[in-house]
Amino acid sequence: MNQSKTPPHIPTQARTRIQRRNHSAILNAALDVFSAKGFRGATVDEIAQAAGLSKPNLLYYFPSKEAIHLQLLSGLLDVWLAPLRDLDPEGDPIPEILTYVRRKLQMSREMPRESRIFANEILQGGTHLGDTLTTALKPLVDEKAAVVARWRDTGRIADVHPYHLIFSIWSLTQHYADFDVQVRTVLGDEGADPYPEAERYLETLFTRMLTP
Amino acid sequence: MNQSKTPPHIPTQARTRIQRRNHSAILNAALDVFSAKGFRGATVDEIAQAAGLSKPNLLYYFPSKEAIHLQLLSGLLDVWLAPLRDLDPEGDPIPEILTYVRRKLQMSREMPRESRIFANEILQGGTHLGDTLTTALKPLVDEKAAVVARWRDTGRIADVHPYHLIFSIWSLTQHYADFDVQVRTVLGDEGADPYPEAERYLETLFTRMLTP
DNA sequence: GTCTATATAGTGATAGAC
DNA sequence: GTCTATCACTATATAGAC
Repeated sequence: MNQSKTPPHIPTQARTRIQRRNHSAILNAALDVFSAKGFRGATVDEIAQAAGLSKPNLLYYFPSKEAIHLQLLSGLLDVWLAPLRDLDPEGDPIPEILTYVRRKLQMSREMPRESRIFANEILQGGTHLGDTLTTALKPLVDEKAAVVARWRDTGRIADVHPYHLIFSIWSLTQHYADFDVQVRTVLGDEGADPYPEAERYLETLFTRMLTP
Repeated sequence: MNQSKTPPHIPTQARTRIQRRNHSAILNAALDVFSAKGFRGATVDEIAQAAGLSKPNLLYYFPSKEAIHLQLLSGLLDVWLAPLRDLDPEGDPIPEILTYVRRKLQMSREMPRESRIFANEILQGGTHLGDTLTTALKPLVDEKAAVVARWRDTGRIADVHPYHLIFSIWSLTQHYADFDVQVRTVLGDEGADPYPEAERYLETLFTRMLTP
């Protein structure tokens, strides 16, 4: 109904198994390259090679470099915001927040590429995100900040600024992915994995901050 | 003694007043552009225009785009690390650390371009910094982490991991410069300036974290 | 669907007049 | 010292054969 005339560019769902495989291979390769080099630093050729395709073949699946980047970002956003979305207003406040911290830290560890691609994007003004920040991010943060404010106003956690609390969780957890090189250099090569200590540190930090 | 044969490229000190003015105009323009677009995203042409010069004229002052970037980074490093360098082992621990936090936050506010250019650099693996991280940054952090460890071991501050304490100060303060767009979007346009609240929040956070 | 070849535009850097 | 003109190279994207 909407193909065979305009060049393919696989609308939403790829048809064949090969198409699906290539499609996701491209997105995975793009995640590698964009997160390591930024949008401008990445080349279509490099992404194509990483995906095991030729450059024109890649551009058969996506109309442009920008389109790959865009689909990548919007596809990732849901995953990225899931831990905050799961913050439960009915839960026990401090454990609930500590769980959020732990999950975010775990995501930094297991999905550093995703963290860096968002960091790159925000750092350069968020131009590729369009109004996603206002339409998807802000409402969610507003909602959860209200939850935190309620916990604070009923004395279940100490007096904190809800928004800055959330900023601090983002910043502290994503730091270990985004500035990984710096962290590892400063810690030296002996203490290979910084995450166990980081988790202990952040648990202590937020426990002391939030206990009434 | 070392000019007039090899093309100029102003060795260390520019001679005439005009040269000095152009030289620093270029560095200032480059700071604007590099911090906003990253190294690859920046173009020599854009930097030249921002400095009020033609592209070839800019390349009369610096041999290459990379040379500008390099001089910028190394020139900025000292300024950037000054607050940590000033952390006084003889001072009163908690006020001393809070002063460090406040100065870093103030730098994020007043020098967001510098913060972003370093963030961009580390985020992409720190390739342009060469071994600066190991030769300049690591020794300083080691020294100051030892100071913090001493304070902790003598019971003057609570039990904290010295290196992760320093990481947390970097991450929390620089977040307001590096992710400025996100912060402002989430907070909405009403509460224009996030810094006063941020300062209060961080003072509380570190006071609660460090009080024995 | 995938390739080779190529059009087209940008970008770092240089040559040479003034 | 500064400019115009231009080179050499890279990179996005397309045309067209298979």
